[in-house]
Amino acid sequence: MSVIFSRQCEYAIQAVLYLALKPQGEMTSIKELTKQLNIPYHFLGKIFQRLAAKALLSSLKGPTGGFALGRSAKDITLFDVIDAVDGLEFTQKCVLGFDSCSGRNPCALHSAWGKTRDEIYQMLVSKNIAEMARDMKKSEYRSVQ
Amino acid sequence: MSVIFSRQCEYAIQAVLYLALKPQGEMTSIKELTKQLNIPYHFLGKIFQRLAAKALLSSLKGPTGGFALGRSAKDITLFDVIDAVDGLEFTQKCVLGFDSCSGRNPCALHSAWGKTRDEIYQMLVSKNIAEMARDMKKSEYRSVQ
DNA sequence: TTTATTTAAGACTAAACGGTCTGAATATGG
DNA sequence: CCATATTCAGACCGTTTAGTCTTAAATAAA
Repeated sequence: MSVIFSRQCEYAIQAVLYLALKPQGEMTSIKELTKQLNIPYHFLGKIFQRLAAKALLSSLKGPTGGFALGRSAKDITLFDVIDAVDGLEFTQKCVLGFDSCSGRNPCALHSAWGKTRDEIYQMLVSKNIAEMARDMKKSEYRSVQ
Repeated sequence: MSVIFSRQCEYAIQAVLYLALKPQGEMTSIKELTKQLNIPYHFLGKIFQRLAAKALLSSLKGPTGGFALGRSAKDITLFDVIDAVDGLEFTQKCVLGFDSCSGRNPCALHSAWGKTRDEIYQMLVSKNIAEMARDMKKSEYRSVQ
C-alpha cells in the first residue's frame, strides 16, 4: 500500500520530476522514462495520456516524439500533479473515516489532523518541481538502483 | 480512497473507540456496533475476529456474548489498532514512492515528510482511546446521522 | 434439553486498482 | 512513398481490497 497517494500518482510525480530536469520543450519518450524510473511501460503511457489531455503535459507522436511539460517547470507544483491524478479528496476526508466529522462534530483527531493536513499542503505547494528536481539531483539522486 | 488508513482499519478504529466508552468488561455485539456506526455487519465480524486473535479484543459466543477490549482502554492507543490491522508500513515508505529514498539519497520531500510523519506518530500515541472517545462524546459526537 | 443468540471460519462475490496487449493514428527521415 | 518510432485508444487481465453468505460451534436462559 502507498502512504497517501495512489501508485499511479507516485509514478506520475516521479516522471514529472524527471521531465523537470530536461531543457524546456525537449521531448522525452515513455521508453526512456520507464527505463530510468523502473515504471511499467504501458502503465505510464496511460497515465501520461491522461495528463496530456489535462494539458499538464504536451505530447508529440512519431520518431523524436514523446512528452514534455505543458508549461514551465517553475509553474508546476506537486499539488498540481496530485490534483490531476488522484484529485483532492485527501484534503477533505476525515482521517478516521467518519462521514459525520466536521468542525461542529469533530472526531478525536479532527484538529490535530487539520494542522498536519495544512503542513502537507504547504509541503506540496511551497516549491515548484524545478527546484525539487534540482534538490534531488544535488543530493546524489539516482532514479534507478 | 481513504486518507492514510485502509477502510477496514478506519472501521476498526471507529468500533474500538465505541467500545472504549463502555464499562470495562461489558460485552457488545457486532449487531449493535454495526447499527450504531453504520458499518457492514459481516465485514466488522471478520475484522473483530482478527483483532480478537491478536488479543486486542476479547470475545464471547452465545446470547449476552459479544466483544470487549482485551485490556483497559487507557492502555490502548490508535497506533496499537493501526498496527494490528494495517501494519506499520506507512511509517517507513517514501511518500513519493521512490524505492531508493533514504537519508543518503533523499527524495524531494524526504525531510519535510519525516517531520510530518513524526507528528502523525505523536497524534496516534499521545492519547489513549479512553480519552479520545470521551473527547468525541463531549463535543456532541454522534456515531450515526 | 431445547431454543435462541452470538462469534468462528471459510468460501464466495463485487469493485477498485494496477498493469498488459493490440491495433490505429501520426509524425519523421530516408 | 515507405519504413520506423512514437503516442492514442480501448479492451482486456490479474491482484488486492471490500463486502456477503452459509454453516458450525459455543453459550445462556427458559
